[in-house]
Amino acid sequence: MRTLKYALLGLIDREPITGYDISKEFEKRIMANFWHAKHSQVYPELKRLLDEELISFELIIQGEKMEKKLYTITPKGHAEFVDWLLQDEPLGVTPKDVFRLRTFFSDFMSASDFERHLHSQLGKHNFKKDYLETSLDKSFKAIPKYGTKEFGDYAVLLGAIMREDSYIAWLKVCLEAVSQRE
Amino acid sequence: MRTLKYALLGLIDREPITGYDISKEFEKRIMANFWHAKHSQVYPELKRLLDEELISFELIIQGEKMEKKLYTITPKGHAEFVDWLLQDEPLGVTPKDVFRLRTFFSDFMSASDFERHLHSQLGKHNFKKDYLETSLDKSFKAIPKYGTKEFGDYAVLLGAIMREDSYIAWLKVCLEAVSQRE
DNA sequence: ATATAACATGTAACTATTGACATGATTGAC
DNA sequence: GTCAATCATGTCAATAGTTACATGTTATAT
Repeated sequence: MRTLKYALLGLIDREPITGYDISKEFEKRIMANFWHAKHSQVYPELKRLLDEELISFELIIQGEKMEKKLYTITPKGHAEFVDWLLQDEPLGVTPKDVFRLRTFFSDFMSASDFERHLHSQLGKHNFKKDYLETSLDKSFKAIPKYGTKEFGDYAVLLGAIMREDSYIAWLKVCLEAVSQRE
Repeated sequence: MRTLKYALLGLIDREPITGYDISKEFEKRIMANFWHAKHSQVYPELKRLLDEELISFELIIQGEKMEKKLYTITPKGHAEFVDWLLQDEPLGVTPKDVFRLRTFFSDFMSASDFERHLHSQLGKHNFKKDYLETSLDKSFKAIPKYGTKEFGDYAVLLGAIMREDSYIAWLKVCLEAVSQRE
């Protein structure tokens, strides 16, 4: 499937970038809302893409002697990326969710333990949602035009907020249902 | 982390079950809404749990000679499971989503290609949502009481429907935004 | 009767991902 | 000046997960 390959190709196609910045993108920046990979997976994959001649790099010297590699996509890499991008894939597997797993087994805990779990989750998802909303408000005064990088950023950020909203709504319904017990 | 371990322990704790039925649960039954594992992962993990004395099995003969193993949890297994269940874990990593990845890179495709992608996704998620709603209506006339297996089934099924609703809403917002281009 | 789908259990090779180890440079604060 | 945080790049061992291989049984429909 090699999805990481295409995630890297796409990022590099957006603009030349270092392995370090790619890792940051997965860790805390906008891509973290739908993909992730540790640097220990990113660096070997970059090496592989280099072998396949889908990317190339330029050595940059930062300060006195610190080296960094600025990766750029090759025409071959761009072609493969766009080819992948246009493919229509079947619905992927439903994402794994440990909290839903615990909820499924909630009959093995007391109602008050489950309520504690629900409140804890609610706090975490509310925090995340607030963070995402702040990011959106800070970055976008209006809906960006289709065809720009900003449109992609906006669309996935909005999607992440809606996902949090939905999760929060579900947690509240669960709390309501637990409190309604006889 | 060994989450599969606890997913198996919980299922077996609900009621004695075979490896085959566990796999079905992950493939198409209610657990498929928040966890999955192929049978090639389930059987070795069952063997491991057996080694750890967290589960035991009884050989059942089906028909003439077909053998199946009905797994039961041990007191040690139950204790470990409940211990895990009560733990409060930090928010897990954001789930990976290939379609959001494509959306992030939508500036590399024409508006009509992206619209085609959106309509395709919309169809798939609508289909899944309808299937889930039918399951919910068929299985539950009222909200099950907290403390029953049925409550767990109901809660995660409802969560899956809300997740689809939210995804569908996001896709529609994206379609709207693309159509608003100058 | 017989074909097909579903039942039932496993292993092996490979790919994906994580966590720990490993090293060194640069920037900014005090 | 020196400490801490961050920049920057890698490897290695272990775990998690997928795909393909492998085998045999039983129920159901025609």
